Amino acid sequence: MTSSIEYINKLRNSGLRPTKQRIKICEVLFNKEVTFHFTINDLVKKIEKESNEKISLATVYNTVHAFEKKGYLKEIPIDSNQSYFDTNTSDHHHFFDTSENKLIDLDDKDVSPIQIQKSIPGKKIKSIEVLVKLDTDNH
Amino acid sequence: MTSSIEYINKLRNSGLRPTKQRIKICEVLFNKEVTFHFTINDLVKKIEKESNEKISLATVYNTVHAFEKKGYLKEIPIDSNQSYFDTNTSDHHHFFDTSENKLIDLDDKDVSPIQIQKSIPGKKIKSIEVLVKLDTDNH
DNA sequence: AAAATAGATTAAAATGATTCTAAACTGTTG
DNA sequence: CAACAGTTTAGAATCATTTTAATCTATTTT
Repeated sequence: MTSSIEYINKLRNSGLRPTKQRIKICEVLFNKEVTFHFTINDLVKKIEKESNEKISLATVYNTVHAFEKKGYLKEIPIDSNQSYFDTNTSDHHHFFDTSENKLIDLDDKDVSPIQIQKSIPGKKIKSIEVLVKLDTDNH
Repeated sequence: MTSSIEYINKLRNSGLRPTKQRIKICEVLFNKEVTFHFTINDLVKKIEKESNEKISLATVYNTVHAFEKKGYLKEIPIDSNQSYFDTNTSDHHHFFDTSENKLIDLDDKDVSPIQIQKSIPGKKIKSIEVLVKLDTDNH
């Protein structure tokens, strides 16, 4: 349980004005024991359910992108028609259950260390992400 | 250099009628020494340039999806607003150059073997894909 | 080889996620 | 409190992709 004072500081320290909407978004995203994955639509629904107030889609997009830029959220590469985000910004990978379109965390310790033996001149590695696609097992 | 007879057979064997458009798409996609990555838009441009004829966007989408289902193409998971496909359907991974929005192949032999120590009940692993994001290196 | 039919192609419309716009609103600073 | 810059908003615009329904074509049947 984090108080909204902390979110206000977090926002201020990031150069973002602590508006009612942003504080609410922080509460929905970060005031949880566990991290989770979401799409923009998931998030809008959650916000409106938890606050009983409407929020503009544009605000949610803006804020999510601002948080992503600040490193408070991560976008997960999925070949899907919508963007998936993760409140867990630590170094880790994912399962993607293709039958239910659901992401599942894969702790870094559950994946053997990955070494890349090839480099591209003038480029540096920014991230290494593993996506393990799952399917229903009907042996 | 593969002759169009072979594409006709390939299409027939896959239960797809060998139409003028599909044969053309095969030529553009598979009649190359090297494999490559593309978006639907890239492909339409290529087809129209090589054949000097218009092709319907819908046909290209249909055909690419049919080929993907048959395993002649792979979609690459990228958190982008458009889908990327690969004519290289072998087991391999990718660099994604975020400054130029360009994919680069990463041979399976250039990546240390990946072992997943976690399993999800009732699910089986369909694929394991590594995406290495690159950025311009200006130390 | 013509007729029938199932499958394909097409332009255009529809959809759905995301971004943009410009007006109204709000937090911050002096 | 006034002034300003940053935010929110509804709605419009955009863009990739899918759907539609009419036309066309490859294949099968006669």
